[in-house]
Amino acid sequence: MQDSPLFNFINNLSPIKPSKHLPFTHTFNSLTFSSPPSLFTSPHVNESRFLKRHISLHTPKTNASAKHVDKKYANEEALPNSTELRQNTKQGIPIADDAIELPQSLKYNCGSPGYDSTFCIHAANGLLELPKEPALDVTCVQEEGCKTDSVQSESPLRGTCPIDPKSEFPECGWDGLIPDHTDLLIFNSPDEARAFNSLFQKPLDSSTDLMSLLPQSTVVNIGHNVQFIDSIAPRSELEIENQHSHPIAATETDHVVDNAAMNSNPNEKTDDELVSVMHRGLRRRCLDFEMASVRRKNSDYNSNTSSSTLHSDGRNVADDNQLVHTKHHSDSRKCILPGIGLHLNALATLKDHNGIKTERLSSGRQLSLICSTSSLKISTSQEHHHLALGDVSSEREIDLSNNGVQPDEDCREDLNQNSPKKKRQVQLLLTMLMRKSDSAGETEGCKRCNCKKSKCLKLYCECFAAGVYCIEPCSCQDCFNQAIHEDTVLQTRKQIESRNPLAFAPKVIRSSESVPEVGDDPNKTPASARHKRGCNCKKSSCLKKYCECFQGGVGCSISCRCEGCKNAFGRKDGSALIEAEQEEETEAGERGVAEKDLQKTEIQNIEDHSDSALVSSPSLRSRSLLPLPFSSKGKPPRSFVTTISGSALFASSSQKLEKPNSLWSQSKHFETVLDDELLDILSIDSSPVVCVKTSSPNGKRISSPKCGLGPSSSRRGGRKLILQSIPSFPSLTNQQ
DNA sequence: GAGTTTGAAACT
DNA sequence: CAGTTTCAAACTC
Repeated sequence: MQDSPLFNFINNLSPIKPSKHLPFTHTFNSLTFSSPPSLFTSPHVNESRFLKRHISLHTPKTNASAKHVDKKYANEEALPNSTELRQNTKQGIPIADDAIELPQSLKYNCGSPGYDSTFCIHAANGLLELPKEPALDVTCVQEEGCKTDSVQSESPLRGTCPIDPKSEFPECGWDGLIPDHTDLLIFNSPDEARAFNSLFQKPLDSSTDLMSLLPQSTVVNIGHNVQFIDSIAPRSELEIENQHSHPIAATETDHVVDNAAMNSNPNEKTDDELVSVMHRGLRRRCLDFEMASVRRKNSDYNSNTSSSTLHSDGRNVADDNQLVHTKHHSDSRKCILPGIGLHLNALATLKDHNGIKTERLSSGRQLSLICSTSSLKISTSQEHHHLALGDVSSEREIDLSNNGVQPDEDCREDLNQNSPKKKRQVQLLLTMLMRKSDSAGETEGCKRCNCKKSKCLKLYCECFAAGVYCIEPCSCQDCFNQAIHEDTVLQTRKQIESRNPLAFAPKVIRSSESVPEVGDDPNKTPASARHKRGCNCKKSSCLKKYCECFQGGVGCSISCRCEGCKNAFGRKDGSALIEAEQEEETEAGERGVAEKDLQKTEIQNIEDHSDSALVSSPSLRSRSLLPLPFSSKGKPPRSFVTTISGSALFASSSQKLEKPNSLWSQSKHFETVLDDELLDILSIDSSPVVCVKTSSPNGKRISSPKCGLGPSSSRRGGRKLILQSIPSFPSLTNQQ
C-alpha cells in the first residue's frame, strides 16, 4: 500500500514522515542529546529531562527568573553573605525552582544521596545567564560537580569566593579561568563545547555585576568546573598557578580547590587536593596596600562568612580567605584575595606550621603585579621549598601540606609510605627545612618587629617597612600594622610615600646596566648593587649591620656619607674587600673588631659556599671571600632587601618597586647556607649540578635543581612543569 | 634579658 | 637642607 502512488503523493505533501522509517533514537540524536555518562552513580536522568530543560532554557520564564534573581540581589548587598545566600538558596528563593521548571528527574537526581539540589538548581540556573546559546548542555560537568562536590555547594567556602570580579579586577574576564581547557570536558556535541567555552570566554560586561547576575552557586559551579577539569588533567601546581594568574581564576579555583580538599574524604586525596594544599597556607600577612581599599569592600562579607563557617577539619576555613585577620589570630595567616601580596612570612609560615608549608603562589601571580616585586621574589623563594618537596616526595605533596595545622606529622607519616630510602631522604629534608626555616624564618627573614612607640606605622617598623602586617610573633606594642587597621596602614603608607616615593622601594637596587647573573660574566663585581641612598655610618665603619649597605650585602658607594668606611663588600672609594683585607693584613697593627668580623664571616662564607657551590649571585660567587653580613651568624639581613641576584628584573623597574622584603635575602640565605647534609640528601637522586641561582635573560629567577632544595624539579613527572611553567614575572609597569 | 650603641627615620 | 629628636635594630654584657 505504501508503494501506491496515492500514498506517495500524500507522503510528499505531509511533513510527517512515517515513523517506522526513522529510528526512534533519531529524535534525540537530532537534538544532540546523548545518554548521560555512565560515570554518574546517581540515577540517570531521563533523556526527557534534557529535552525539557533544553526547552526551558528558551522559555521567557527563564529570563524572568534571571531578572528576578538579579533584581533580588540588586536590592540586597552587592555581595550577600554566604549565610544569607545559603538561606536563600535553601529556600530556593533567588534561584527560583519555580522560575525554572526543573524536570522531575533532575530534581530526583539532585536529591539523591550526596546530591545537593540547590547546587544543581543553581548551577543550571546560573548557566542560563551566561551563554547566549542555551543549547549548552553542561550536564556532564554539572552532574559531576553535583555528585562529587555536593557538599561544596553547601560549603561555607562558597561564601569565600564572592569576590566581585568586576570591582576587584575590572580587566579580567573568564577566559583566564579555564584557559584552553574546556576541551577537556566531555561534550556531547561541538555546540556544547562552543557554548561552554562561551560561558567562560564571555567578557565581563563592565556594567554588569557578575555576582549579582549569577547566583553565587554559579560561581562555585564555574570554579567547580575548573576543579573538574583539574581532576581530569592534573597538572603541576605551577601550571595551575599560571591559570591563577588570572585574578578571578585564582580566587575561584583557590576556593574551589580548597573546598575539594576540605570536603574530600581524607583518604581520598586527589590531585585536586594537591593543588589545594599548594595554594593554601602561605597567605599570611600581606600588606597589599593597593588592594586594601578594594578588599575592604568585601571584608564584611568575608567576615560574615568566616564567622559562620567551620571547616570539617576544625579549622576555620574562611581564615584562609578572609581578608581581615588579627595579629592575635591563632593562625595568623592572612589570606587575601587573589594576590600574594608580600609573603614575607612565607618562611615563617613554614616555621609556624612546624613543617612544610608549600607555597601558595597561586593567587599571587597576578596580584604581584599590583603589590610588589618582592612578593614575586618571595614566591620564588617559596618555590624553592615547594620544588624541593615536590621533587623529593613527588606525589606526596598532598600529604605534605594538606593539613595546614600540623602538617609536620602528617607529612612524615605520608612520606613514610615511600621507600625507606626516600623516606629517610624526605625526613632528613624535612628536618633540614624546618631547621632552616626556623633559623631563617623566625629569627630573621620573617619580619618580627619590636616596636613600642611607632605603632608599627612608621618605617622604623621593619614589618611596616617591608610591607607586611605584624603577626603574632612580633613583640610590638600598640600595633596598628594589622589588617583590621587597614585604613590606617594604607593612609600612613600613602603619607610616607608622598614624602618619599621610594620609601618602600628596595633599599638596595641593582643598576640596570649590569645584571651579572650566573652565566653572564661572573667576573663582574657587585658594585652595581648599591644602596639606593647610601649609608651614613659614623662609627660602625660600615662593618656592622648598623650599616644598611653592609646589611644588604652591598658595598658602599659614592652616595654614602659614611666615615671610615671599611665595608667588606666594597668601600666607598671603590676598593673591595679583598683589597681592603690585603691592606689590613699588611697593617698588622690594625686588627680590630672589624677585621675580626671579616675573618669570621669569611670563614663562614667559605664554609657555606665552598662545598655546595651555592652562590646567590655571580657577584657573591665572584667574591667568594666576601662575607655576607648575615652569614656571620647564619642570618640574612633583618630588614634589608638584598637584590643582589635575580632582581634585575625588579630593579629595572624599580620606580614602582614597593614593599621591600627580606625573604629574598632570606631565601638567599636559605640557599646559601644549606647544609651539606641536606645537599647530600638532595644529591641522592640529582645530578651533580652546581647550584647556582640563575636568572634568565628576562630576569627570571630560576633555580637550578640544587638550589632551594629542589634537586629535580624538572625531572619528575608532573613536577616537570614546575620550572617550565614559571611564568614570566609580570611587567611591573602595570603596577598602580 | 637588660642596657648600650648605632644610624635611619622623622621631625623641626 | 641641616640639625635634632625619635626610634628600633644591632650589639654587648
